[in-house]
Amino acid sequence: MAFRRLQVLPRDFAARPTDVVARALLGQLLVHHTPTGPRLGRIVETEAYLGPHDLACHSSKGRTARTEVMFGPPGHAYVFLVYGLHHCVNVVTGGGAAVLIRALEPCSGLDGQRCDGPGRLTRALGVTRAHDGLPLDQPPLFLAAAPSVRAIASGPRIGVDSAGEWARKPLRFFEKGSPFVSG
DNA sequence: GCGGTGATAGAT
DNA sequence: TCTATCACCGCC
Repeated sequence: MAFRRLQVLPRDFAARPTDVVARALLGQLLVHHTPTGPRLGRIVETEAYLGPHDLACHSSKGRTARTEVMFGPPGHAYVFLVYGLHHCVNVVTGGGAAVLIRALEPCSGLDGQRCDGPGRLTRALGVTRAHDGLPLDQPPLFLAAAPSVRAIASGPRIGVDSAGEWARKPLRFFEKGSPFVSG
């Protein structure tokens, strides 16, 4: 298959402004090595959570055990559980900020499962809170480079209406025209 | 549209 | 201890 030689993204890929990282992640690959083989998809939708001053960001509630990973070094995974059911995976950019991965275009090992939505893609890849805090430049969970970059569109973030004017800022990014984005 | 589900943070 | 809240999804 075409993914035999994956080029892992270096950890400092994420050591840039959060909105820059959110855009740069589009088109790259998210890979999970599982006991039954690799599962990977191409990132087609992200959201930037800018840090403690961003009222939609978890870190705006303070630096706690849950959000500690977001204050750590860039290039690590922040995984949390919402509504008791769904895991969401983020790429930490540091200082309490992170990029939520919202949708993947399935590439390999996903057996036709949908990856359009943060809860769906973690379920399909098998990502759980066990991955919280892990570096994203080595197995089992890592980012890999992919050459394809298409037009990027942006809009308000999903599901953060309670964050007032922060909910309206255009911090959601997605590949224009992709049938694999959520919503 | 609505409920499931459980961790979290803050109040009691 | 109790309670409100929550970056969602699947089925009605």
